[in-house]
Amino acid sequence: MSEFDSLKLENQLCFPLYACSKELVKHYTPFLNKLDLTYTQYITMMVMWEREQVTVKELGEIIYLDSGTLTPLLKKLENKGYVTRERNPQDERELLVSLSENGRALKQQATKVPLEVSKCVGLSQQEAGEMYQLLYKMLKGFTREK
Amino acid sequence: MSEFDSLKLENQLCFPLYACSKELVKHYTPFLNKLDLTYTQYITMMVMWEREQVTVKELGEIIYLDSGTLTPLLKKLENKGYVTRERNPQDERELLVSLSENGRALKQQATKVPLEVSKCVGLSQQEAGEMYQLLYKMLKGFTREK
DNA sequence: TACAATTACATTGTATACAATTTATTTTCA
DNA sequence: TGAAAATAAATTGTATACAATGTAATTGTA
Repeated sequence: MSEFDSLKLENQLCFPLYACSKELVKHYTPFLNKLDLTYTQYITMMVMWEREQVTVKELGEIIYLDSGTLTPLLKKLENKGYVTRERNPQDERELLVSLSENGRALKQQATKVPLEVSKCVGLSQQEAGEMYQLLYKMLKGFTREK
Repeated sequence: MSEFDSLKLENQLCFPLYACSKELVKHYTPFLNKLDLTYTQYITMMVMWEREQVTVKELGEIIYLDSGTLTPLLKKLENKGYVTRERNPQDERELLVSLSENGRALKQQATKVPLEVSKCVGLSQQEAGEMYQLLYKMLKGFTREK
């Protein structure tokens, strides 16, 4: 056991997490292409399908992204006609993002995506459940710090 | 149980994986700043510390990145003096990336990074081990397809 | 109630990611 | 052996990410 063993790629949790995330996103791409969505746009739309209307701040807290990423992304979703953007008259600092009719219609087409992708994941239901628990435990640990 | 439940953010493995990966990388940043490395440059250097010399193709297979990402990244590492880049005389198509003296010296300073970051991860040793196993099982499932 | 502090979003600059294409080199095989 | 196929990097174009900064609106408070 050398003092450098901790520096081996295979001994760090961060690397498989990083690689796994990227590879899984790649498996979404062919399905999302049909919906004219990128992966980040897709998780944004998932929030919109649940919430109908959110501020940029709320959205960012839910999907862990800041305005630097969200502002241009939401403009693209607006151009595609999936959401609308307008200032909150009660507080002009806030931008209200709302699901449009086209955006709502997109939900129908998206329902099969998670199932299709899950076929590519070589984990059993139980293993996927375990992973899920561990990931959320880790995520909660991060947010607690701030 | 609606037909749309699969589309909820909380029901998809991909989202916590994506979010967790990003948040964990963020926790590396302050430590890596001291080494003048970004996260991707850091995992590249981890490969170099293990292998001393690799081709771009080998490197890409190890860390799941293509030449479109690696070419500019390796040029930056070369500018910092951590690696050298030269064509393989036996096969001029290949680019040999080699660890420089400065790059080797950097390894000393990097040894404490994994331990520091692991303190921020709210998982027990055992949980981290379980997550590790599941992530690599998933990763292997991906590569098998191709 | 002015005005400093805070908040929310937008902008800027740097660094990935990756699909698609191009270029240069090497291999294959008709 | 010589052109076609394959291979390895580099390049191009698009889309994130995020730190740092800027701007406008709102809040808190002396």
